[in-house]
Amino acid sequence: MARGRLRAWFQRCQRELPWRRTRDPWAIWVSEVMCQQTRVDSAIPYYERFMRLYPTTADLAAAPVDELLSLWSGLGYYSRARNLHRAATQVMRDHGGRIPCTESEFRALPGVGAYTAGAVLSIAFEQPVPAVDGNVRRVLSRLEDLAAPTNRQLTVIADSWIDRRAPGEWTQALMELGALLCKPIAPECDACPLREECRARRHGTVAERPEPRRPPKVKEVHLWAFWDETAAGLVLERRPDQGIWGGLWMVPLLARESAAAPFDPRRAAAAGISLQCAAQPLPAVIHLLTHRRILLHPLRVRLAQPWPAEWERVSGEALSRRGTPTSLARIGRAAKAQMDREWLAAPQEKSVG
DNA sequence: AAGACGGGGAC
DNA sequence: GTCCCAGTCTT
Repeated sequence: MARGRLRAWFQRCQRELPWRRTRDPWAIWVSEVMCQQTRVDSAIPYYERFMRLYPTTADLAAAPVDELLSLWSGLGYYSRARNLHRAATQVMRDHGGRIPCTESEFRALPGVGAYTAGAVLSIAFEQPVPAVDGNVRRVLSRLEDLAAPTNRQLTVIADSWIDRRAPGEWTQALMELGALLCKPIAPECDACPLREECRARRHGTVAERPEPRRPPKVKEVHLWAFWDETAAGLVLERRPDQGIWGGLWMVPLLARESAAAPFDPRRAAAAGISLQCAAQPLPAVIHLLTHRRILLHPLRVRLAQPWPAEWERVSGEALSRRGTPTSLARIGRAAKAQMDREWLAAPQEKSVG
């Protein structure tokens, strides 16, 4: 009964999304990975470019991971891209290019967790596997009036609710309800197809369900960022796969003890960083993450050879084909602003030669 | 169970 | 400023 009302509402009110025009498991999979912890509206332009460049699993498996990271640049959570690339190669190598349609095999691929497995299995393969994302968590918490349900509880509830005749539509309907009506703030209960069976609504606790997670403690981190730009390009370092901005190209970074700690050339040298000329400081760029407040302290420098192997001077045109974090562009703007100020202060020194 | 991992949009 | 988004992996 309630299932029928939710499905009818979904068929009437669902958004038009690029991945709703296909049942191709590859396309569904890509959309699910891109939407992890990411607003749908932010993911859409990335998805469109991705599917033009990599229309099949084989296309991604054959592509250099650097090309993928360039496409992913700005979307965040870059391990998603690296895992998807690894997963695509595994599908080609271990599954003959066919995306596995069993939960255990699909779930074993890197980057595929309980949610993504449930979503792809139900939407692309019409299998009755529950998918609990942030939307479903909120919808079910309110329906059952649960304050702090565990993922396990929610999965059991979601599993018992699955419409076995149309698992794909059911998964999407539940998520769409959370996205469009059963929102965290100002839910539109009057328009909800499940308003009659919603326990939180009956108890007047909708606004408190589920309880918000306590925010993580935000640690402050200070980093020196070495900006060495010449006519030949900008010196970049490929970041290790583990850690922030893994696999992306970034100016060389070095931990700074505090906001006021002076630059210590000997400690920098111990990390493989030595300067040809004195460093000019630029205003700090603040980069906020969920659990970090990163203060990037740029220094305009000329780095002395020899460099570590993972450094490279990259010219402007090649730079656009590298995966880079958004913070790189922000440091770049700070550097350019300072150079403009210098030019205004002493234009005669910068006369074109 | 908790922390690491991006970035941005809505308020 | 705050919250949190179609989560996953590691410890």
